[in-house]
Parts: sequence; C-alpha cells; structure tokens
Amino acid sequence: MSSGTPRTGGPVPKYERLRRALAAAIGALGDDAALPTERELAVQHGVSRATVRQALEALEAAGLVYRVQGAGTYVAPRTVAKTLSLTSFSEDMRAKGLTPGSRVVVVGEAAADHDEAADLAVGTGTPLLRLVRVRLADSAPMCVETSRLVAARVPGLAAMDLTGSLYALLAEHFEIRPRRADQAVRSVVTGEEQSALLGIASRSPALRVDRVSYDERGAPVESTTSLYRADRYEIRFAVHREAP
Amino acid sequence: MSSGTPRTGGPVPKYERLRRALAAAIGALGDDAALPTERELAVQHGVSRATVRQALEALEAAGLVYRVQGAGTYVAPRTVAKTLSLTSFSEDMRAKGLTPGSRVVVVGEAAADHDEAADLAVGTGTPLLRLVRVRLADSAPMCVETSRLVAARVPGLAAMDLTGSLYALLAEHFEIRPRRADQAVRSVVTGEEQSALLGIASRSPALRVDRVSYDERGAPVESTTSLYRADRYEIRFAVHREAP
DNA sequence: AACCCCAATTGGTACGTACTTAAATGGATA
DNA sequence: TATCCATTTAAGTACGTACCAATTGGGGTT
Repeated sequence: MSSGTPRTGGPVPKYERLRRALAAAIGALGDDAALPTERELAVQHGVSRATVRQALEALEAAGLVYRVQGAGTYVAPRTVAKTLSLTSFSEDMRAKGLTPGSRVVVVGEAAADHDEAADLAVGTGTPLLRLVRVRLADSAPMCVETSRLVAARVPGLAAMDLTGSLYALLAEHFEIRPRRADQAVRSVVTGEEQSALLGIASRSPALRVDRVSYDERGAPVESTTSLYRADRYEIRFAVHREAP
Repeated sequence: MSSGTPRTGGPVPKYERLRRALAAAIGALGDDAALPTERELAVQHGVSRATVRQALEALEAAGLVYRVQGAGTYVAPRTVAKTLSLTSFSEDMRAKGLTPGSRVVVVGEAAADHDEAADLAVGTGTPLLRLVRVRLADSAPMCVETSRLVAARVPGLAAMDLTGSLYALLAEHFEIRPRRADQAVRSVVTGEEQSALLGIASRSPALRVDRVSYDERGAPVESTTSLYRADRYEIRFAVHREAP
C-alpha cells in the first residue's frame, strides 16, 4: 500500500449512509418536526440501534437535529450558520456561491524567521516557500493571503499553477492533507501596500486570520496569514456548550 | 455491573469519568506519546471497550488526542487554541486567567426592531430587555456588550445584580441555559460613543461579534452584540476537516 | 542490505442485549 | 376542573461479541 496511491474510496459505512439519508430527509421537514424513534429508524433501515445512534450523533453535532431524553429526536430550527470547519479560501468561496480566483503577488523562497520557524516546527533560517496572493471572489479582491510552507516538503510547487486551490495541489502532488488548524482572528487596519492590493482606502478595517494547519499526525504543514476586507467578509459559525 | 459496586458513584457516567481521568493523565505525557490500546484501557479501568471508545471520541473531538487505525491513539501536540465553545464573557475571561467585571451602561425595556425580532423569533415591537455593559478584564475595559432578551421570559432580571455573569443569572433564576449559538465576526472601526466607553481613540479597529444563542430546544434566548478592543482581544480556536 | 510478504496488533464498524433516566400520557383523585 | 401519580415511551448508558481495515514489525527472499 505504501507505493500506491492511498485511494480514499472504499465502502461507505452504514452509519454514514444513514446520516446522509437522514440529512436529506430532514430538509423536507419543518422546524421541530419529530423524527422516527431510534428503534423505528433501526427497523426501517435494517440496521441496529447503535448504528442509528451513531448517525444521529453526527447530525446532532452538526446542529441539524436535537434530542430530548424521554421525548424524541427533532429537526433543529434552521439557522444561517454552519459549524466551522477547516476549509481553503477556494472551498470557502465556492460554498458561498462565489467563484474563487487568485493573483499571485510574490512566490519565492526565504529563510524562516523566529515566529515562522516556531509555527512550522523547524529551525530558524530553514528555507520556506512564501506565497503571497490576492484572493478574488467573482473577480473582485477579497483578501491578501500569505502562505508559508517548508520548501523541502513541496519541491516544484513554486513552478505550478498557484492561481487555484493550494490544498488541491498539496493533496495531488505531495500527499499532504491538512486535517486540523489553529486559528487566531483579530481586527486590524490595513497598511499602504495591503490597501492597494485590496483596492480599498488606506487604514481601512480588516479581519486578520492567522492559521497554522496540521496533517493527520499533528505535524504542521502550512502557516497562513489572511487579511480580509471588512466590507466584504465575515466569519460565521455555530458554537455549542457542553452538557453541564 | 456487579451488585457490590458502590452506587455512590453519582450521576456522572463512566465514559465521562474516564474521559476526565484520561484528560488529566494526558497532561503528564509528551506530544505524540502513545496511549494504552483501547482494549488495555478497558481492562485497566474495568469498563467495556465501547465505553473507552466513547471517552476517546470526546477527547479526539476536543483535539487532545488523535487516533490512527492499525497503530494506536496518541497525545495530540499541544497548541494554544482550544476548540471553540459557547461561553459567556465571564467564563471566557476566567479561562484566560483574568478577572471579569462589568459596568452597566444601560438597562431597560425597549420594543424589538425588525432585526431583533427576527433573531429572537418574536413579533416586531415585542418588549425586550436591553442591557448594555462595558465588560472589564482585570478592571480595564475589554468590550462593550449589548444583550437583548424577551422581557416576558426574564421578569425581574433588570433589578438583579448585572455586573456578573448573565448566563449564571439566567440559569439560576429562569432555568434558561443556552446550549448553542450562531456567531458572526466582523472587523469594524469604533464610533465616538463606543470609543469613549472603551477608553480608546475614535475610529480604532474593533472586533464585532454578533451572537444569537439558543436553548436545548432550539428556541432563541438571547441576542448579543459585542465590540472588542482590537488591541486587547483576539479569537482563537481550532478547526477540523472531515475525512474526505 | 534492501525488498517483499505475512501475521499480529490496533482502531473502525456493526450487531445484539439489558438496564436507567427523563418526558409524555392518561386515568384516578381531590 | 385541576392535580397527582403510575404507566408507557423515548433516549442515555453500558456491556458483550464478531469481524473489517490499516498499520507495524518480523522473517524470509533477493
């Protein structure tokens, strides 16, 4: 298996298929509509109750349903926001129904400074590939994004077409798949250069998102700093509170 | 479950106690250290493997461990950020090691405007309790927070001590416990009045967080708009990518 | 030494059972 | 009519078994 391509195909588990079926069925129901009981669903779909519960837990975590002990499982009232997940700019824009694009501003190698080295878990001075792009949504500037990767891990990346999804390139050519990321969101005002790239007045408000993404082993793969136009972008997400 | 088992264990489920025990044990381990196998943990703690898995799933969701099929379960490398969860300002500050406080600016009833009514799922003009507070961290202004609740649901709240945690008051006196919220984060610049309240220059950058929180039934309970000083606050959180 | 294959290990999926706890129901009672 | 309580129903917890899928490591081959 090591030499071949780790095709992620394979059989889709029952609970996952049930989850999708229920998610689709929920779309046709109204807010607070009761779903069949767990035991009924088990019989209807020919699976065990444990499998039904696995599917329902996923739906509950996604905010699609809520469950009340002794009562039943119900369709959660629709809201705009979805649970926050790790997405690239391209995926993010497509999810909003916009066409993503890029204009490459800078691409080249540079030695890691102290902070970059710490983020990527390498020594200071390690060669990094630094990529600065103006990200476009429907051809209009949305943000300036600076990406940094350990150069040795992505040989030849600088010569590829960097106007599309970086995550797609990483997966296709280097088997690098970010699975987790830590993000910090701040409010800042833009400087001269950034304002010009974004096509806005200098000292405009902007949302700055610093992200370090990690692969399935927890090894850092990319550090990104994004500067979003405040007038065109906001972050929406759902949060939950634990049981007590 | 043998009959001799002391039933004084309390209402805390086994998987939850195991989760806490493991979370504590993990603190003493290094990054990427291997945990015992699921079957070993089951024997060690006298529970079934299913219960062990339930505890590990919670730890994985919280970003404390990662699991590799065929290999084992490992301590996730520490990072600053935790998974985002629904917290009040008071809880948020205490988690950062700061002492929260408040100065009430405005408290009173007002009719819901169109947006507020939509957020709280009531009719326009419904009486709302509107509460504006300057939230303090170690006695210094951190944000201006405007909370809105349906007045009929919280009779007498306006007369209570509103300098502490609103969530605590809601739980204690009205059995209202927010479980979920939708948030929108934007970058803005402060106006005259807000700047004065925060003790910063006018037209300073700020993080604006709009939140609508819901109870366990999905009914909206509170709408909040918070304006955080950009120089003193940032939002940190971890995001995950689903297995493609 | 390098490579490949197989077996053991380990987490992932799926089933079954049994019981507990909380909510809803409906009938008896005040 | 209104209230209380026992019953029923539902999700929550916990155990056990079995097998699948991916990784790892050892042993044999090249």
